[in-house]
Amino acid sequence: MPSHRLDPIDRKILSELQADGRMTNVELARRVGISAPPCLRRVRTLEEQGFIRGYHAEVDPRELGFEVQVFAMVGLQSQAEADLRAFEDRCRSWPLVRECHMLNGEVDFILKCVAPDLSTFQTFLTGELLTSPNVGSVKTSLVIRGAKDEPGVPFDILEERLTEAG
Amino acid sequence: MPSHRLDPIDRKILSELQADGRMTNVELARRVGISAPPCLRRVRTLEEQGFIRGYHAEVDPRELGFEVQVFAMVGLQSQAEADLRAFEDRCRSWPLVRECHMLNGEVDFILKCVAPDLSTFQTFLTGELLTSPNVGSVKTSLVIRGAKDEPGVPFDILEERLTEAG
DNA sequence: CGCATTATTGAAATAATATTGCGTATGCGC
DNA sequence: GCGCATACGCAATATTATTTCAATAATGCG
Repeated sequence: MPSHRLDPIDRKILSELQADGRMTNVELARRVGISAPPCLRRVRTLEEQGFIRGYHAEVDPRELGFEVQVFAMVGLQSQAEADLRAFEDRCRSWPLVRECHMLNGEVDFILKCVAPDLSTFQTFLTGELLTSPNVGSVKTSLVIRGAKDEPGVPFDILEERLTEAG
Repeated sequence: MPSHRLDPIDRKILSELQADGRMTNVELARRVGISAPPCLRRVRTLEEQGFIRGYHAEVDPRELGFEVQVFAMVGLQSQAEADLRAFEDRCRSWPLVRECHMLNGEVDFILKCVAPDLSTFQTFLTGELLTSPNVGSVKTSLVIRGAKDEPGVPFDILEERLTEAG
């Protein structure tokens, strides 16, 4: 059990599972260069320690009938902590809102939304988001096309930095 | 093999695997109410037909030393198709850039970036992004805190619409 | 250093799961 | 109703996950 600092094998495991989360443990063990039992133990430990939060199938939104993706920049009227929390809670309750991040600068939040079509999004926008208490300004931008959509973090960067540092 | 339209069982499969991509096929079969063999056949078909693009472990960026997340709004000088493509290609080559979406409106692209620390991001920003050909304006916003980060699409919405329609 | 302690490993055995083969049911066009 | 197509589930087999355990490598301490 790596007490808190990960060794190269752990990082390789995370990197491989980020790229293919359904790889068999046998294959994973082969790739990271150890046998299956310790490999599985490492994966379990990484899960327990929170390095791995979960596993997800990546589905194709278009194929499933979600044609529309929108980024919404939201400014609130009050930035008091309680009001921020209230808005975040509301975002969590909206299925169309997949991501909600609090930002610095003029815009308070950025929301990534997914909807079957434009009218569904418009209904949500005018009926829910804009009429929500404390919401000041909302600027929306439709995604014309996606150019890159990589999950998680760049492990290659991590390796670079660690080899430099020793 | 559902020729192209998914039945309720397929949608349930996708929904379950989106929520837990490492569920065993036996458990998945139990949840969707069929036996293991046809369940596995459906999963394979969904993969082949592109409804499932892949599986990924969700890792914790903070725990792995990626403390900084930034959204960058990029405006280009030329929006000619070749220039757009060139910029997208460049984004794909930058590990720090995890997502790149082309938008309508005044901003041409939104980029989601992840970095170990602010200085790493600044180095990327000034040394790569800002000095990139055809890049006009870049406005960056640091993520203060994440409030919601759900993967994929809201299947509950899908079910609602389909039951309404019949 | 050298020994004791602790962690981690891998081979082997077992349990569970994935996968294949096949016979059967169900629906649909004729 | 008949035959084709599709999808199902049972049973058998192959593969994988998981546990057990002895051996090895790392760690700390006298």
